[in-house]
Amino acid sequence: MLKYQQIANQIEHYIEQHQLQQGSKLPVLETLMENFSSSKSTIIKALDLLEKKGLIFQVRGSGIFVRRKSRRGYINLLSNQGFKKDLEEFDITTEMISLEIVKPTQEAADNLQIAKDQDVYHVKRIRYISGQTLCLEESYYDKSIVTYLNKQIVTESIFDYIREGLGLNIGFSEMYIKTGKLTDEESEYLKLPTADPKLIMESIFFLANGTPFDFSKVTYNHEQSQFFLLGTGL
Amino acid sequence: MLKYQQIANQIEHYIEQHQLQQGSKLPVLETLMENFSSSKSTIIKALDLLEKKGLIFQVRGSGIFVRRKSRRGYINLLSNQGFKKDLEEFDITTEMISLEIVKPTQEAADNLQIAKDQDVYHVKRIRYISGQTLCLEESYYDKSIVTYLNKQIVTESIFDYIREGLGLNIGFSEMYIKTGKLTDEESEYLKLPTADPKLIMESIFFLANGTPFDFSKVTYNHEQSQFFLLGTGL
DNA sequence: CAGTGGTCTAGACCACACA
DNA sequence: GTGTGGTCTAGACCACTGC
Repeated sequence: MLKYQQIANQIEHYIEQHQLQQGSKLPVLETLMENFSSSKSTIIKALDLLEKKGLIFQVRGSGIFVRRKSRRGYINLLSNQGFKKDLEEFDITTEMISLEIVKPTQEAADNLQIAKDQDVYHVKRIRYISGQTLCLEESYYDKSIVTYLNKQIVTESIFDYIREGLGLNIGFSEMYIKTGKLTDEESEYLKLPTADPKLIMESIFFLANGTPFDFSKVTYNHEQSQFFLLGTGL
Repeated sequence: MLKYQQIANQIEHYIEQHQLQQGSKLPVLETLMENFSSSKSTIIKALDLLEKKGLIFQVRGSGIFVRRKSRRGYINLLSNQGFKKDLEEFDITTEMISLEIVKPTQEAADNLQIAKDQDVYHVKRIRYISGQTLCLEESYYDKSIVTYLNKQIVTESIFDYIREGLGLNIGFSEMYIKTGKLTDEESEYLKLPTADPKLIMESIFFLANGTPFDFSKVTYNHEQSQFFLLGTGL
């Protein structure tokens, strides 16, 4: 692991262990340089990581301070995968509805930038939070990249498998969010009245080399799902 | 303006002017260092900026490539203020409904971290996109920080005024997103049936020194509003 | 004006992609 | 193995905050 990541982790643990509150001042740069025996740039890189994660904020001419978000139980829109971390205090489970190899819909082919006659894995899953339905997920994986999937992988973590099992590097994503009314099928799965509000999140995930490999449409139960986002550098 | 920002801007313009497509390769680091007569770290810092903005992606051992998002007409959730940039092809206008100095609600006081007897500016506005209602906004500004507001400021850009008029440094934000059903009042303003879906976005904005100064609740018209978010470094 | 964070440089060395 | 991006260092100098 890289030095600046290690330093970032150590500072993060330090903040956690000492239960530092919003606004607490961290040691100055020079002290951190000595403590971690490293150069200024490396410390700054570690701090930038923490700032991006929303754990600290830096004020020029003044110091480095702890930042704490005020609300709990919201899902981080940028948490780079999964609700696990945000909702770890809750009980999240996944149920597979279907897993099959098909030809993509027009929409899926467009978003995956592939031809309509190429094979894709089509996966439908439901996520539960403390027994209640959290969301309904429909995903398409480019089979020429994600060459194999089975029930176990799909019930656990597909992304972990892609990274570790297939040795692929996941790079970046695009996410599109809107609201709408639940269809009959959706309201049945989510156990909510038809035409109730839903939150729709469409995501496209790309490998580090820029190739899209996953297009997902997720419908969230409006009574269970709340999202947050931390902005930096306005 | 800082050197790395200038370089970032120039590269951005270069991409725009040459209409580079998704996946186009940019010159290698060494070439960029020569072209902009600067050190490696400065170029990398400029590229990191562009990567964060979602304009390029860097692949170690391979090169620097142009990234283009696939859809238009969505609002960037991280665009650091305003829809102007995302929706510049559309006609956005703002109408002020009310502007008054009041004592905060419990909710506003909590989010602004002030006492309930401190004064706040309470602002209600409607935003239109091509004549249709886009959203309904209710904001509270800590009057001890944002000492003055008038109709003109509120109809134009409050944030520009805070930055330039008051000389304050805006730092970071927290945003919370959920869905719900429109109330009678909201549906009247948004010209949609009562109980139709709405998207609620609550934001808290902080000065660079960590003090919250603005708490806003925005209700979006579900037929007009679509958001996007670019993820990096998964 | 002292204290503190940020920018920029030059250069050594490392890690990964791809042919 | 060559090309290419990323990490890390030491140090000069700049810019902002707050007493």
